[in-house]
Amino acid sequence: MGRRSDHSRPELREMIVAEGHRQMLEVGFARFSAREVAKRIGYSIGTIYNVFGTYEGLILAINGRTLDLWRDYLETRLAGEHGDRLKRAVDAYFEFAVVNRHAWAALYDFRLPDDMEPPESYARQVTAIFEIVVAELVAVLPPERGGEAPALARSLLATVHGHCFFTMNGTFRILGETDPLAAALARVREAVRG
Amino acid sequence: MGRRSDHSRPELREMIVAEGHRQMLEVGFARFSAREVAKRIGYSIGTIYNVFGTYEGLILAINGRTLDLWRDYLETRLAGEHGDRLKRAVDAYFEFAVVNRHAWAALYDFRLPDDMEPPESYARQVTAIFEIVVAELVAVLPPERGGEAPALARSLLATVHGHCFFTMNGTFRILGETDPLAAALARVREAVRG
DNA sequence: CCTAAAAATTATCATTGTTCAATTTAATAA
DNA sequence: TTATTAAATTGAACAATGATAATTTTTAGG
Repeated sequence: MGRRSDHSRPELREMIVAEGHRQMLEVGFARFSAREVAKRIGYSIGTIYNVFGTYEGLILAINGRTLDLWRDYLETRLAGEHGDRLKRAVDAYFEFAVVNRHAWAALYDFRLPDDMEPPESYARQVTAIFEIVVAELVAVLPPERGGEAPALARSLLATVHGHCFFTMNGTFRILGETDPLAAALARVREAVRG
Repeated sequence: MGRRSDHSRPELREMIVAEGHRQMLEVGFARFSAREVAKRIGYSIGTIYNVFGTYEGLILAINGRTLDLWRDYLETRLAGEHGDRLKRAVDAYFEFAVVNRHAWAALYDFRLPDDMEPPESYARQVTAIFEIVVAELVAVLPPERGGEAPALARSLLATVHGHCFFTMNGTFRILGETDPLAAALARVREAVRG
């Protein structure tokens, strides 16, 4: 007798997420297949469901992996930069999306059912990226405006995301935008200037 | 003998797009089914493919309908407003997304295959919304900055979209943002101020 | 009425997410 | 070692989907 959803098999879980993430990178959310993941790691489809319970659970785990890699990428690119850190941060945001097109897109292609909430672990992964931005803003804002940092970080994340999204999904090509990075950075600069 | 893709049946085409759009509003892109659309208008699945050729063609037509309605909504909400038109425009952007959750989300959930380009009709529908923003910016910018309007419109569309998207997909809830509209408007004001 | 073109259907195929009883493997106790 | 129990894994079965194209039905002109 097996179980419906068993979270206590770290090695197998890791195998599935790793292969799932690989496939997400390759084919994207629309063509992603849980069966194919199972086949590639030499397990059967049932095992995926034993471990993750639902399809949504599997996708959330894979997207969580993408978020972790994104945070790592941002941290690495910021480490040792003592000049224009905000520019470096915006660059890194875009770079990750370009290099990991499909996996990055899957973060937004996948939507939980309206009634379901993301698990706390996922919320923490999103927050980790947010905190990086907060720290950068605190470092660059005058001390008396430090309290604005969290709200500003939320807004600037959304701003940069919008520019990145329109770059990746073709909207900017339709509209003739040729330097979205510069545009995003201009908005960031204005907001920091206040 | 029927044809693979026949674009010369306006009434039937209209029926399919109308019902397809209705279903998109109700169940969203993830649960959308071409078969279900056919069933509801009393046709068989094959007819859908006779008319639209591919699944992508059908979705593009439905999303095009959503864009048309969005443009109409923006125009209606701006008509007769002589006070704070920029605020009204941002409000209307959000309102449409909230009231048409699923159809609005489908605009971004659906991605054309990497090699395929959107038809010119779709590009025109996107551009129509863009032009509304350009006109508003021209009206509010000092004459000597009028040339900035198109670039600024692209960037502010992306900015407002980012805030709207994070509102709709739950990111802002995770990050504790309680007034995304105000945040978006603040970014718009800064950019117009220059 | 007959015929040819247009319109619409239908059977068929490969895949997918999902479930769960049955089976295999591993661990534990006697 | 052997028997017993629990864990792990399987894979057949289901309903639904996008997709195709040969077949059937409808329409319209002579």
